[in-house]
Amino acid sequence: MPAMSTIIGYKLRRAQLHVFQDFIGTFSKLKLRPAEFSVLTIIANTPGLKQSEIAEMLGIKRANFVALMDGIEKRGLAERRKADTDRRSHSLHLTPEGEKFVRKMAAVWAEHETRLIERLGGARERDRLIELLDRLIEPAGQ
Amino acid sequence: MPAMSTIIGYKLRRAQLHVFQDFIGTFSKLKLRPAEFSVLTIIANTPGLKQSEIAEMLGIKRANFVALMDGIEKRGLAERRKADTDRRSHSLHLTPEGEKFVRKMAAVWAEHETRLIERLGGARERDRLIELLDRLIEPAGQ
DNA sequence: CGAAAAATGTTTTATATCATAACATTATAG
DNA sequence: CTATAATGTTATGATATAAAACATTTTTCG
Repeated sequence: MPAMSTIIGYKLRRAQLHVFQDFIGTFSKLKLRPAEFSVLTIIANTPGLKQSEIAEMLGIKRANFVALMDGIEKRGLAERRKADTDRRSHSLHLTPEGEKFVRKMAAVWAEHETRLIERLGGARERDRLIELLDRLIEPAGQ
Repeated sequence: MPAMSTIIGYKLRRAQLHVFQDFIGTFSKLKLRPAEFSVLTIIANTPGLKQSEIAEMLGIKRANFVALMDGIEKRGLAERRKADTDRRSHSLHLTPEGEKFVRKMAAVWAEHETRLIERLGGARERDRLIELLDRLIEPAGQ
């Protein structure tokens, strides 16, 4: 049998758990979990998307997205707006408070990401890692 | 805000989920989950280790390891033996049937891993990926 | 030696994550 | 206009993970 240390899936899982632990620790001051971070990031970058669209982008079942978005909305960071073109759907937008929060979030994220890049040995290695991971995800590299 | 596609932790998570989906699909014929695969691999490579030692290697809480090992033992693939040097602990060993199973497992795993290596672009890229992931896990690169 | 502390495996419990089914409302197709 | 599909939601079950408490056994050390 191959050694565990050479198995791609195993190494990926361990690295992902380790990085998420760093993330969770770094973001404990903002009480923000990775899923919430990713939702806020997408809303900040592309406001107005439908709930289902964001859920699908992130690989989250729309049923499970509801509670996630409830929490974000209850904290006053983002809001659902009824789209008048399609009154079934909710388009998602940051609140003014959410805009402020996202700026803080970006600073905390930079702290976290910089630490990871240092571990990797530089931005060049980061780019190489992203490229290799994209090849694994392929073909839908979003 | 940075695009999600450039965020290390996010890309890592997506790649890991994708690879695990491939793993689960490939191993459905053996009805084997990733955690069971890793336990059997370690027992095959280093028989006689204590339950706690294997659990810790894999980052599994020893409380959660119990049910995992129960399942493996009930399938007749491995067994707990009371160590006479320390009668608290159980040392883990494959059964003869487990030895046969592990050989089948290795063949199925090669099929899965080969597909991943092709996606990456070759063994060289695989090695590079493992190296980068190790840097993230650091310093305990097991 | 003998008592306190630690290690090992186990059970129980709580929490978080993820998938599935069913439903009401609204939009679209034919 | 009716049948079908899409959207958000609720409810439920399965799985993964973490923590606490316990019995048994070993180790520590006064």
